[in-house]
Amino acid sequence: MQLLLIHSDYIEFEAQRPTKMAEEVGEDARSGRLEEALTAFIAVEKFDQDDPEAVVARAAEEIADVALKVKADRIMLYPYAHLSSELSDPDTAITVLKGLQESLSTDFQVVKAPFGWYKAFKLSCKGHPLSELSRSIRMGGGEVVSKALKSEEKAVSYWRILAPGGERMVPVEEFDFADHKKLDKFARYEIEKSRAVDKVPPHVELMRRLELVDYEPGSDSGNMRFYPKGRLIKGLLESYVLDRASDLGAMEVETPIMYDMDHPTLKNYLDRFPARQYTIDAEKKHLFLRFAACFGQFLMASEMVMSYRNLPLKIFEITRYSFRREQRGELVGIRRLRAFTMPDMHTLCLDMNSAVEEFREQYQASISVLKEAGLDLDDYEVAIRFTKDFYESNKEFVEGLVDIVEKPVLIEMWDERFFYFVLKFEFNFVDALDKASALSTVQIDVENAERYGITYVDASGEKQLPILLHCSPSGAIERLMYALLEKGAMDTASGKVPMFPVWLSPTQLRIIPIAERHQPRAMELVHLLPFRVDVDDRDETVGKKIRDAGREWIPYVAVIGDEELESGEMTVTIRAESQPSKPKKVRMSVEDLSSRIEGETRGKPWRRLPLNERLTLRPRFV
RNA sequence: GCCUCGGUAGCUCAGCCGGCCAGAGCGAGUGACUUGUAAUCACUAGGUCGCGUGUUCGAAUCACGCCCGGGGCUCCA
Repeated sequence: MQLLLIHSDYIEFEAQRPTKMAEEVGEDARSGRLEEALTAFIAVEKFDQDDPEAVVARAAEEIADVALKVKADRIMLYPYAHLSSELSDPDTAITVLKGLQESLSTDFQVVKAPFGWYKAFKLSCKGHPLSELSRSIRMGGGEVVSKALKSEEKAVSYWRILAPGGERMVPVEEFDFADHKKLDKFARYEIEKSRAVDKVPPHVELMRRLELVDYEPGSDSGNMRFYPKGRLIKGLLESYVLDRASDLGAMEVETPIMYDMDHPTLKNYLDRFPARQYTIDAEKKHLFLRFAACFGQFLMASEMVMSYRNLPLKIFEITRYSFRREQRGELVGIRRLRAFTMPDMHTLCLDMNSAVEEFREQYQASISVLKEAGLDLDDYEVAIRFTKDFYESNKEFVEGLVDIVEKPVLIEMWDERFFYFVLKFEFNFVDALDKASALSTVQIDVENAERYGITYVDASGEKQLPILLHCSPSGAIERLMYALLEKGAMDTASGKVPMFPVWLSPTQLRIIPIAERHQPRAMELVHLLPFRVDVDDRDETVGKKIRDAGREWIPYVAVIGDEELESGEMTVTIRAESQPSKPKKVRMSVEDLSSRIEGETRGKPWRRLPLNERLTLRPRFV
């Protein structure tokens, strides 16, 4: 027996006309409707004829089990021949269906749709993980109960480790991870999905304590509020990634955040991912919120006139926001969100050679972007995934990618292509609780040019399909902030002083006047220095002010007292060179400090301090 | 979506086997101190005990429902 179980908001059917094997039913049984029901589509098969009673018992058990799990009180038994190609004879089918109805009726309200009729039906599927299940029931011989949440069969994955030089493509279980603890954690996370966490990840406390980001109970889960300092950091990162994309030759565009679900191109793309997006009903349209920038950019590209001379061509957008209705259990802090900011660049390439070339360039650009944002190669692990075919014809290229990072990477190879891409890489951050999440990624897409009708004209005047690259040089901006916070927490745990890169620090220099009479000089310095400088003018002790500046991760803290008034110099605590309870203090001229900060922030975006420069005039957000 | 834990002052939390005036620390306000590198002292204000319904003479405390958050499961183009 084949079962397809759908937890539905409602199911209704109406028998249209009988086939020659139709069972006799009265007028009132020819239509029906159930609310909040588990719908069981059922195909009774040849094998079931041997022992119909056992099949009924077993199937009733399965159905009841699922109904209890999803808390459905009602069950719709719906004969559905199309689930199997080896159907039983009609008599057995009717016997089994009636048996099921009887057996389940003790605990549930059961409705059975008539067997052998052409029926029209309407069904609304709930879309949670247990809402769509299929079961195969085979009695006797091998009692196999297969379970699939997705109808598409998954291709086989091979997991390998590819190290620079030396031995190539070692099966994961044979690789010696002794010097690669984080890669080990990442590989286990990817392959086994192993998790054993009972703590709140440390970035959650930090994002609030540093007054960056917070939950917004008035919205949906995973939609955050950003306080001024958080908005500053986020805005700087956004500007930076845009600058870097522009350096690569990308053109910034802006596309809508919502799309028509019934648009023919989008529809077939969407059908593969039901219930993952936010939907909006407006007038006559059924809209969904984008979960990436692909739609808008591909629709735009499909109407552009391009020749081979224009390629490779890059289009870039920072989606504020992309929306994915991730499951609530997955949402913690800002690691994964339902509304997130995604830099998304698409490159149209002439052919695979050009695509591979671009891929390498974007791979290197991604490494550089993360580095400037504060994440080194040590801070994340590399995964490269490809189809077997791609690997066979591009071995040296793939090995070259590994040599660039000079450390072993996790490889996933598929027998056959079952996504839209043939090659992708991701940089995965492994956090303080050993959870992995993807940051930068690039994919070579061989499917969507055709789906969206994107073409260019080649030298001989023929239309050609380009190869598409999807690239997010940094990954979601919020996730980058999460990684920086988690890195800070790990630094703290290992006895280091955490900090953001100077260009990202909300306050770059804090000035602490010792007594009130030093405040005028402090304010003077604020306006003299072209950085984000503020003054702790609170009526507190110097010790307290130093401590608070440290808790804010401020990279430079200058104390101004009588000595400094006299000499014109400053006593600066340099966070980057300090150790816990061992602050590094240096006497510096204003010019020296200025040129030092200037050197550390050169070439990066800048925004002014988003708060009042006097601490006493600032509100608290958290 | 399911299971589980939690929601008390702006923040962190105590109280919670029904009944003492609902508390502490931090933060905020006021005053004193004018300070030299990781928490100065005193005073004051601040609470629909997440929301709703019920049980009870009486509910922060018990029950049920809902909302929000943490963890697990499931899932993750």
